[in-house]
Amino acid sequence: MTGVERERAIIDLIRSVPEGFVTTYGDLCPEAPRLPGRILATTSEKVPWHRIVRADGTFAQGERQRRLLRKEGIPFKGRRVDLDAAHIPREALLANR
DNA sequence: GTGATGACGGAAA
DNA sequence: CTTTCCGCCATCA
Repeated sequence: MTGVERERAIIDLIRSVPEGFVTTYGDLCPEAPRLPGRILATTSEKVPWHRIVRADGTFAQGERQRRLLRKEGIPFKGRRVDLDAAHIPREALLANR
């Protein structure tokens, strides 16, 4: 698996996350959760970046991200996304292709 | 080549 | 709850 292939696979997975749901960096790339983060931070591709949150429901882009998530009706549990209700695991994303 | 870094994760303290 | 530490991969100095 080369770098670009891996990156493309991750971009595709991000695009497959439906509105109103979220997935985690770890789901996007179990072997290296930091990779999706690096890609989102540097890519110019159009992707629903706000639907990617950390494994504990917290997220990296503060208010900006919070706004977009709420706009889609994603449920919260205090300051974190309620993963029990809105999380789509990796297997589901892969199956849904 | 070596070392540091990052939109991370999980375990340990 | 918080802070460390280490592993992961690609990139950059």
